Amino acid sequence: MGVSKRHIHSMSVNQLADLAKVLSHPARISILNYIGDCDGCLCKDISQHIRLSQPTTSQHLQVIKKAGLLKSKFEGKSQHYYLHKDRLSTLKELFNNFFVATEKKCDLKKATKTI
Amino acid sequence: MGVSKRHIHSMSVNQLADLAKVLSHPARISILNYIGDCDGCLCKDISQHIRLSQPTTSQHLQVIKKAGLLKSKFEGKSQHYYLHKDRLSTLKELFNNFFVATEKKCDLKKATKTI
DNA sequence: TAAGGTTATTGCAATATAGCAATGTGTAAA
DNA sequence: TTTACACATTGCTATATTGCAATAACCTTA
Repeated sequence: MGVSKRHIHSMSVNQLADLAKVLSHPARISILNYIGDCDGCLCKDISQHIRLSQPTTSQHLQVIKKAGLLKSKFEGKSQHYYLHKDRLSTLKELFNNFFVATEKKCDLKKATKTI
Repeated sequence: MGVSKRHIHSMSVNQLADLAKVLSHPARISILNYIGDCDGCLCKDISQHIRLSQPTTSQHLQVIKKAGLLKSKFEGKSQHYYLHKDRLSTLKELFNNFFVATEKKCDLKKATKTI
C-alpha cells in the first residue's frame, strides 16, 4: 500500500536506517560540515552558507537535532548550534560495525569455500 | 517548489548523500545483511527472508546494485546476488572519512579555544 | 515448442520528503 | 512599550518513495 513496513525489520536495522536517513540529504551533510567548521553558528548563517531559505534550513536542523547529532544553546536572541561529538562517535561506530560485520561475513564464506 | 536542489551542493557531498540514501531504508540494510550471510542467493529467497513481495525486493535490489554495492550473475534460470566487497570497503572509508573529518574540526576548534 | 520457474517492469495508490512564503514566537535593545 | 532581529511553525505545492498485483521477459528442461 505504499507504507514503509518498518515493523518487519529488527530494531537495530531500523535504527541504522534512521541514522542513514539523516545523512541521505546533501543539505544535511553540508550543514554538519559547516557547523564543524564554525562551531556555535546560527541558523541564519548556515542558511546563507548552504544557500537554502531560513525555514528550509531550520527544518533540516530539527531533523539532525532529533537524531541527536546536534546540540543547541540560546544566547542573546539567537540559537547557537554545535555538533554533538559523542553522538557522532557513536554513529561512526555503528556504521563501521555494519561494514566490518558485512566484510567479515564475506571472509568467512571465502574461508569455508577453500576448506 | 519541493524539488531537491542537488546542484547547490558539492559533488562529494552529493555522493555521500546518495550512498547514505541506499542505507536509509531498513529493507535495504536487511538485504545487505542477508546477502552477506548467504552469498549468491536469489531474489526469491531474499524476498521470503525479509518478508516483502518479490517485486518490492527486486526494486530494492536494483537500487542497491545501481549504487554499485551488489554484483549479480545469471546462472541457470536465476540471478545470483553477491556483495561487491571492494565497493563496500570504499563506502566504509567514505563514511569513516566524513566522521573523522568532522571530529577533527571539533578538536581543532577546542585547541584554538584553549590557546 | 510448450511448460515451469525466476526475475524485471509497469501501473497504481498511499505516504513521505523538500522547498518556500507567510506567520507566529521569543528575546534584547531602544 | 515599541522595534528589530532570529528562529520555529504552518500551510501549501511539487516531487520522490514505498509497496504490491499484474504482467512481461527470460532461461531451462521436457
